Amino acid sequence: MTLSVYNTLTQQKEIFEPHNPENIKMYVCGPTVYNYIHIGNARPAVVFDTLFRVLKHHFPKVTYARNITDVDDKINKAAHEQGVDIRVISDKFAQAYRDDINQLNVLAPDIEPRATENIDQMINMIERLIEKGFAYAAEGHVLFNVKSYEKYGELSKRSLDDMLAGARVEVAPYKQYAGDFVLWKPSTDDVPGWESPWGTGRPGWHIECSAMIERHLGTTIDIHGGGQDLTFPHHENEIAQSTCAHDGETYVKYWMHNGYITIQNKESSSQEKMSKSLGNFITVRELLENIPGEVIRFALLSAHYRSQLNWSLDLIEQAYTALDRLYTALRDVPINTESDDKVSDSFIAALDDDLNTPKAIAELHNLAKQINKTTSGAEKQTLAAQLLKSASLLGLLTHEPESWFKSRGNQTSDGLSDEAIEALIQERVDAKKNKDFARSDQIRDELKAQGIELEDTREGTRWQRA
RNA sequence: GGCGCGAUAGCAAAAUGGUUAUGCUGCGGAUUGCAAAUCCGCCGAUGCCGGUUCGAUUCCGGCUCGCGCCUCCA
Repeated sequence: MTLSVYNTLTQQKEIFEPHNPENIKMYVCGPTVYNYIHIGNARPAVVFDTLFRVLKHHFPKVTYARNITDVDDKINKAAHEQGVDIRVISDKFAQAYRDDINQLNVLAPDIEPRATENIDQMINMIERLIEKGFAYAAEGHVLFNVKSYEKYGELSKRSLDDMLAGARVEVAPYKQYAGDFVLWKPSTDDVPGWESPWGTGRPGWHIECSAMIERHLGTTIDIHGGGQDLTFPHHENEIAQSTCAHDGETYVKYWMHNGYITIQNKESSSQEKMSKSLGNFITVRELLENIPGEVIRFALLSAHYRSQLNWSLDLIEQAYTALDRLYTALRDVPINTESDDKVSDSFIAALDDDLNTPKAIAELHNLAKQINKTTSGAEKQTLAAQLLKSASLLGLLTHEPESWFKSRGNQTSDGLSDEAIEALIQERVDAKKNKDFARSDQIRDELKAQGIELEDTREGTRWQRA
């Protein structure tokens, strides 16, 4: 097994060499919980969940932490508008997040730290940074002295001069240097605050991940993941803080960033990044009203995680069709759950190559084709077991094939009952027996009009909801 | 202005210095009472201009177009 991953830090694929092979440490930036997540937010959850599965396949122990950011001015704003405590907002949307991605077959992480439960760790870390001369307090703020860390900009490939050239950095009187970023800021009475050596205040955004990784995973972790837009400033700042607080020890061995989900702009018909600030997003919750979670997951994995993925109706339909094909191959094949089924070699090789999910999916199709082709029942079973086991690494093919086709991934249906359908099918079987093809076809057409498709096989007639 | 990413057939999307991606769609065939599903076959591709090479979609340079980051953002 040779797993390699693309490291944003070195801008190339590298062979994955764990810090400690006995316990792989992975951390992914989770959501700020002030709203329902959109499909773009779901991509890192699904992508790194897939990586989590692959790592678990290869290593005896993987510790995966994915945080919940529950200290944020957007949460404060929502809480203020609704006249409730921030905890009401953050609890609600943290749970909504879990529910949504659970439907996308995303496994729970081992640790789900929350910012509010780690304030003391953050304060402690900030104090150490001040002691070591990397941060300074001013007017109730604490700022990180960017110039004190010579490698600042290493991750995002930019120099301090370049960054300030954009002149979009917030200039403030308490800053020694315009590029310095906030570790701690003061809170007024109408905003949540915690006691600190610098007065009542709240943490800046970046410190939480550094502090939570330090507490839950240790000084050096293997993989840190997130969306591409976190590379700068978030992850760049994390590196600066953690490296300085730990006297230069490596913070993260492999930085991994997923590409954006884009969506067609209705007016310009060009593709643009889906984001909350642009307001062009589709929530996972909306999608789940009509589409099985597994279809959404398949769509997200149908492109390589680092490339941009344009969300469209066509994409969803293609994902649906592809899953139908895979489930069709499994239909009527008795599954031997006791077999020591193996993941296909070419399949795992694809995933080991920087999580090449499109290629891995192509391998699933190859397995399906072999299942369809072979006339040997035993071989069918072996291949089907292989297909299932392989797909499980992608978090796919989790339904029973029959229920997949009949209940459509547990989508509620308000049409004909299963019993009514079966009765009509029986009537059609009788008509066919009497060579009454007119009646037989009429029944098929009527069912089709109600979204029920029939299929005559040697073993009898089977059906599915369209 | 600075920095980065991308451009593959009708669509989506991999890979590769010379040999089938894969799925969907289209066309033909097998199968079917007719369909559906399945199988077989076919059509069809590497943005533009140079360079390196026996040979480039693949490596290098330039160009064009698209996207993104530099500010909250997955």
